[in-house]
Amino acid sequence: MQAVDTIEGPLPLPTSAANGGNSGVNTRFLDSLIGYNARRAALAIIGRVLPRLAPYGLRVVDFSVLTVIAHNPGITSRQVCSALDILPPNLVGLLRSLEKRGRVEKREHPSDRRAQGLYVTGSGAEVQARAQAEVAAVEHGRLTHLDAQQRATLIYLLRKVYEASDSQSR
Amino acid sequence: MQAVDTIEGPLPLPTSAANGGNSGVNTRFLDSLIGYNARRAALAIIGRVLPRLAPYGLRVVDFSVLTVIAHNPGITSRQVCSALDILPPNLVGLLRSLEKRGRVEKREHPSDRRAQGLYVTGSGAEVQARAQAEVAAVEHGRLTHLDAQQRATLIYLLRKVYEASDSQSR
DNA sequence: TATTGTTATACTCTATAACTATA
DNA sequence: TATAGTTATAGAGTATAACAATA
Repeated sequence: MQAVDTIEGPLPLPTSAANGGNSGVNTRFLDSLIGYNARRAALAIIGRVLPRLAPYGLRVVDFSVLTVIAHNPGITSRQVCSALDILPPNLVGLLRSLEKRGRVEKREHPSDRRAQGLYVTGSGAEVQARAQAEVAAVEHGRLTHLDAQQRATLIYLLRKVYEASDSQSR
Repeated sequence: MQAVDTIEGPLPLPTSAANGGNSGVNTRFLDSLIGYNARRAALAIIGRVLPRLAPYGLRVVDFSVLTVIAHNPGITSRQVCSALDILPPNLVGLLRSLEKRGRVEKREHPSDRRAQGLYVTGSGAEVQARAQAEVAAVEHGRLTHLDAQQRATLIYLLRKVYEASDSQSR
């Protein structure tokens, strides 16, 4: 448990806009949570990345899938799913779209006739490389206000959180 | 830009299950991203919190709304929306549900007859306090493997990321 | 003219059940 | 009997347009 002050009586209506944080609303408890802050940070970054991927016809998921395939030629659908925590039925449409636009192609798997190897095409590789550069630019740009050391620390701590949580009982 | 090794040739199929990380799939680039790691951490924690809120009939959003109201008696819908980044039409149903179950009540606003002040009821306050204790237990429990210092650092860095991103151009 | 709360609605994302062909 | 890929579908979650009442 944790004591959190409450403001008694009705709140003043927001003076206008442009207040620090959120207009004097007490969000102290939520602000103390890793989950809440991690979600907000993720959404903020995704909001930045989204418009820079759009010119390539990619959403964030599309980029993730394309990237995993580009970096793992011959990977199967199933492997993409478990690497990215996507459910198999939901990957079908993503792949179909990437395939239709000529970014990805399926070839028969050398040892398992049920499976198919996924590969990026020439244009797929090109689009992926450019998109990756855009994403890297957002991540490493000054907008995050983090230096290399802080980035490393942040990622280290985040991984610690979800690796612990993913392995343990669940 | 950033060089990322690729594995050439088809991937071996997963030996069975229970591999470290994700079965030898190269996700190096995604793993280097704050956005990607923040999202995974958030989802991991939410996955932990969810079942502990369920007994109180609350999802994560419900808890967030209930908590903000509990800590800000008399707050308006509009203020809840901007504090939690919820769109007004989507808050209506959440409030209706909390109201129907007797956790929240609306009273007329003292100075603005368009608006309504939101308050938790007795049972609402009780449920909120217990739910908050559950959430705090998950967050501070050993599962995250973080000590107080690391928690503080993590939250500081996350806030830096999204406060920078939220304020700047957007 | 702007804002609060609201309806109706559409769109995206995520999840489940069940099928086929191979293993 | 289990797994890879797929279909169909259901359910959350999130978004936009437009309205009445009040400021």
